Amino acid sequence: MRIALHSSLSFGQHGSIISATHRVSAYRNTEQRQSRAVTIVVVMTDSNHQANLTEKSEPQRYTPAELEAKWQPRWDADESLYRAEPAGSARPKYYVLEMLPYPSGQLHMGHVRNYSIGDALARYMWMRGYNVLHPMGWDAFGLPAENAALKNNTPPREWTLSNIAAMRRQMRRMGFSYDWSTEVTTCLPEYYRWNQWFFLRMFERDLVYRKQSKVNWCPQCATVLANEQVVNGCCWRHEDTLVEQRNLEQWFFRITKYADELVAGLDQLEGWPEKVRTMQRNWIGRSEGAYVDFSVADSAERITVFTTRVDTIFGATSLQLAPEHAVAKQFAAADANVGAAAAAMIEQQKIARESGDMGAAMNELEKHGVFTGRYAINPFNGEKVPVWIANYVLLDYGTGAIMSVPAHDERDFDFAKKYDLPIVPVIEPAVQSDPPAEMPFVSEDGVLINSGEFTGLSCEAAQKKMAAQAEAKNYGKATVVFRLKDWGVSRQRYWGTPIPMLHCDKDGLVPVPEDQLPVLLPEQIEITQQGGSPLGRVPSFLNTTCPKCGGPAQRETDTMDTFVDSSWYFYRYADAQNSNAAFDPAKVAYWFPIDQYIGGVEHAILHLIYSRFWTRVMRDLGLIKNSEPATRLFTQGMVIKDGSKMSKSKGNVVSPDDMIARYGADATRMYALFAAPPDRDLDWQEDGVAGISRFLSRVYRLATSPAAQRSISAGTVDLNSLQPLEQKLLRKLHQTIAKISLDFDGRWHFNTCIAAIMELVNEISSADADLDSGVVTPAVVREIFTSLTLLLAPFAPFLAAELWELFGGEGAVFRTPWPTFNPDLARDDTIEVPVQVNGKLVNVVAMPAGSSEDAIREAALADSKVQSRVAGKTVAKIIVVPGKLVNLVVK
RNA sequence: GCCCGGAUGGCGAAACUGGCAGACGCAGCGGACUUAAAAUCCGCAGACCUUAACCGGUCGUGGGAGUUCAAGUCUCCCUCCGGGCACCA
Repeated sequence: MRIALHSSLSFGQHGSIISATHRVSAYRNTEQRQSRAVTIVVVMTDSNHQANLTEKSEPQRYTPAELEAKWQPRWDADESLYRAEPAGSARPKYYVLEMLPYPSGQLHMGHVRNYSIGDALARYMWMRGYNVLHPMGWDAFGLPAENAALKNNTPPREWTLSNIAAMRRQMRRMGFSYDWSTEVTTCLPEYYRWNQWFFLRMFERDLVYRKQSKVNWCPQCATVLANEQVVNGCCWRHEDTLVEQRNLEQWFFRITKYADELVAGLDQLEGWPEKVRTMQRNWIGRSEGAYVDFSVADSAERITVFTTRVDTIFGATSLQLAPEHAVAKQFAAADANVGAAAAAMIEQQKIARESGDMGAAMNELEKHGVFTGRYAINPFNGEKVPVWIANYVLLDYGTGAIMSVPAHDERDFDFAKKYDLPIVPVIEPAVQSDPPAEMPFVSEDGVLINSGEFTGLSCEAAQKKMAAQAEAKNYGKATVVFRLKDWGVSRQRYWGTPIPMLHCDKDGLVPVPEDQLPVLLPEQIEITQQGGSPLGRVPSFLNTTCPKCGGPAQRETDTMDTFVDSSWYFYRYADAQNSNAAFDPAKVAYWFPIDQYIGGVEHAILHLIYSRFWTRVMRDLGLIKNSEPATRLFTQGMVIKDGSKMSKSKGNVVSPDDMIARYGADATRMYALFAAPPDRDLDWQEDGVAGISRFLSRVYRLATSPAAQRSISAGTVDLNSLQPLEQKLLRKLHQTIAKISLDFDGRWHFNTCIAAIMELVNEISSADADLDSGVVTPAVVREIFTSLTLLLAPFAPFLAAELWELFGGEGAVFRTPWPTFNPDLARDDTIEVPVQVNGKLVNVVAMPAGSSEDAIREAALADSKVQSRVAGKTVAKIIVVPGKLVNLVVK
């Protein structure tokens, strides 16, 4: 007969017929189990049930739904459980952060993976004695709320907040250890007012400005996108929607002011993946070069070119302008043929851009151009060079004009070949090769020729000297240009932070006075799909008074890009309740920088560059000391199913709720860590989750076995009188402790950590009979099970909490010190030495640990299998690698 | 085109500094328990050859070359897959 229920303790607290039957039926039942539930009730009414339980107890069934139903409310009720201690705590601080989700209403497996990694780390660090800050929040502004409003007629705020509630519930079900007292919700005025506050501070410092500019417009979103949000010519949210170019008055953050520092800072970010640093470096695109002014013959006009190879300027045989360049337009207007050709190029580029894969399409375009009929004068040698308009010159990089040096640039070479322009070599390879270097010779490892007074200089020296001369003679200067553009933050949308600016007829642009913050989003608003900012159609919002003149004024109706919200949210976690400031600098100084940030690599440029920029702005405002938000960054791999990334469109989405219902939260999160190392893509196989569930069930069964239960009151282990089997078990235990500790502190291969725990459990399992018979003393049994529980705690918190209670552990298992590794116990007393002959394995000989090289050599030679291999041949060499192997080289 | 990952059994993977390739798990097969099934437990499991069976042998980490007593791991060349950048002057 089976007497169910987890332990006598929970019995006493919850022992009623109703709760017992309820708990059993909470799980998927067979009728058989139902009938066993009735048996429980009978035992429960027995006043001596405690004694009966101990006498008759048998291993119990692992029912994750019961454990979750028991522990989740307890954890929810105990607010101190995951709360960080304030600054000044005696413990060292550790800030572990996972990227906050957009509250779509459904947690997906990517979240589960991300948060399972962070949660394991947070729990481990608590157990290692750190003061851990482990917060969570919601990136709650954004377009989907408006789309939902259109579709379901639900106000964005209501829709968002109910999604948040649903996802918070899912996170709690998963057992994630967040300190909810620091929760941040970016769509609430308590948060976004500080966006506005920062905006005003930045406006004061000229870090915000407004300009008319060509912008990316997504017709689906009916709003503007930042450059970073355009992917292959399409909107980052609507992969099939081509982005249009429009001219609009927009607000910009002057991120380029920090471009240099943002690149330089990457070198110090050793805790960030090289991949992310490279992506950011490419994105910012810093390049050193020079501006050179060419005057136009028979005109007052000047054309400034940007070049990184001013040393090749004596080889410039033409200038090339982007078709949209101001001077190009002028020349085009003066000549119908030129005008038509330029217009055709612009049209062609537009088509290429719209072909979807813009970069590739633009690359494919054959280089062509048109001669404008005009000439420019090279200031270095006074030579006249023809001015062309060319389709391969980009308007928005450098100056939109280049000098063409066919001898030393691939593209210019192609172009010159096509149009028969002269090709004048001005650099000679430093080392003459045979056959001679092909044209174009693009390397900078060379010496100048045909370059007047500069002839004979190295490229590097010439670049410096020529830039200096250009500056001295006032026709150019050394410069650094960036690919990075200022961050356009205006969005013509409703569900975002209102930009705190006014337009007054008399005073022009006027910032909203600080004491009038927050500028609240109006609640009652009709969402329509008309163009323009929705807020412009709300008179009560739009019309206000100018704080300067008291006259009528209109509010700015654009809202901020939601990447503003996520640029600094993690600072707010340090002081989330503060209603007087964005945060208390002292609190932030304590917690920052973030010790470990964890999230998807898809944010490598957008969010992570903006955050680094914002951090520097706050530093320069004197609010914080750190220049970088996070010391270490970890980017986890994607969750794949059936060969492709989980997505609604592929129809291969697995719902976490489903997994929890079938296998429990512990098995779900543990599988997310077990199936692959966290930085690699993970293949979701439901059978694998079932496997983890079976494993946890075996652990539970072993821990509730009679032998384990009898050990609960046992004393401490006497290390001086251990039996061989006890030694063996403790050895495995301590080897496991060592492995997992090492991994948490290092490479984070949680898949092998969990495999190691499985090996330990397999070993306990095969000693089952000896545990039961008493060959293994209760003290050792208890030691093994309590340590196993602690090792499981970061990965399977529900089961760990239950077992901890079962074994009479004090307090929360997550605040119990991590088991200490004892090298003496972990040491093997015999080692197996593989013996190879000519590199092929012949046999494995067992040797006492610490055997001398000589002893190992002797044993290897004495081995019969080895002897038969060696017989009749000469042993030329014997390689003994202590602790590894023996290799006999035989001829 | 350039940069960064990756390729190991039927599948997910392991092997951290060159030292027993395939730990751990999934799926599979055989057995025990059961009237039966499920669950559980025990065992087998890279491929091929050989054998009645054991024994034994050969090959094997995308392909090819190399360094080494020894290569999944290091070097060079190539193929394929994934990601990023892409006329950036």
